[in-house]
Amino acid sequence: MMTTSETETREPRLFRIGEVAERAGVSCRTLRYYEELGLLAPAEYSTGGARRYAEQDVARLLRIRELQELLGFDLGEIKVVLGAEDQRAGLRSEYLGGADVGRRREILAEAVEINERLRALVAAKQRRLEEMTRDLDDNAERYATRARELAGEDPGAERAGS
Amino acid sequence: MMTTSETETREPRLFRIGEVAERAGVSCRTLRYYEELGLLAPAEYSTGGARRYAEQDVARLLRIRELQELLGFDLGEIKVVLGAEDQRAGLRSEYLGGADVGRRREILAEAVEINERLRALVAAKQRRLEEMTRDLDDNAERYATRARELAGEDPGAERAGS
DNA sequence: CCCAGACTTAACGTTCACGTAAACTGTGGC
DNA sequence: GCCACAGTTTACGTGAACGTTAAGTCTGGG
Repeated sequence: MMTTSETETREPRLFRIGEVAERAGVSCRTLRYYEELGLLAPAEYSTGGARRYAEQDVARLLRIRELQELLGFDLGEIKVVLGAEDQRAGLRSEYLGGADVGRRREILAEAVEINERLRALVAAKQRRLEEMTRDLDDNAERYATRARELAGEDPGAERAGS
Repeated sequence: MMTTSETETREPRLFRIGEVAERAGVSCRTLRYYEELGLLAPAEYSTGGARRYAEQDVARLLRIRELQELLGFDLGEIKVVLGAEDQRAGLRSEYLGGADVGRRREILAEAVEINERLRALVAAKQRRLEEMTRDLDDNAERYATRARELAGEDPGAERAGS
């Protein structure tokens, strides 16, 4: 009745390392390096050993790049942050599996803490960026004033403007 | 009649490399390295060759760190950005010195362009950070829900929550 | 079955942004 | 003038994050 498998709920399309790399704007080497660091593993491997990535792996990769470029985290820090998210995902299973409540509380507490720290850090960065924006706008205004001064000086006039 | 010099308008206090480094939270090596790259030169040198930094050098250093940490620029890019600002400062002198109008327009145009590019970049970063903030808030909400679920499960009850 | 092109591992190379050590010199308070 | 401490140059070292090359293997369309 199903075009693909029988028991599986629709085979999720998998991608080769080159496709993933191009989609994310990184090199294959980078993907292998991330795997080496335990940061990002492909959903599965072909019988021949070729990496096959799922869509969520791509999402994770984009997340990594974001944390790296936007927040300036190094790959070690990123591993910690993503680790907490992995645990949050694992929590879901543990929940249904009925693990001990204490453990669940523990995991949740750590996830909350990391989330808080991230929020604070992002907020701080936003404030500094706003300040920088104001400075840039001030500059732009000064430039505009200068430009007007220059425009009124075309024929080679002289002036001692501020 | 003056306590310091006669013709100079108040000697501006100069700082040793160690002071500057500590104030900015960097190492002396970093300062020498920046000088090597042509990024930041001390206001003057002592007769013995020791670097003496002025207050504005410190400001420039802080600016460098900001561009580096906040925007993720590498030192080469920072050199370009600061170069434009240097030209803007130089423009002031050229102005008073009465340089040709064409040259002034040219310098101003480049400064404006770099300023624009920076503004756009900062704005883009701000948007992405806002998005990230929203995601983090969503997470926090989910965590809170989980925590409430956990709280209602203290005595070891069972549940099949969402 | 063939073969081009995409993939594999292993290992060495590279760039950036400094860190660190060595050997020497300058600075300034007593 | 002495001396501790701060500074100087030169040069090699380092960690992070990949780049690159080599030599071989897998994949899939014709």
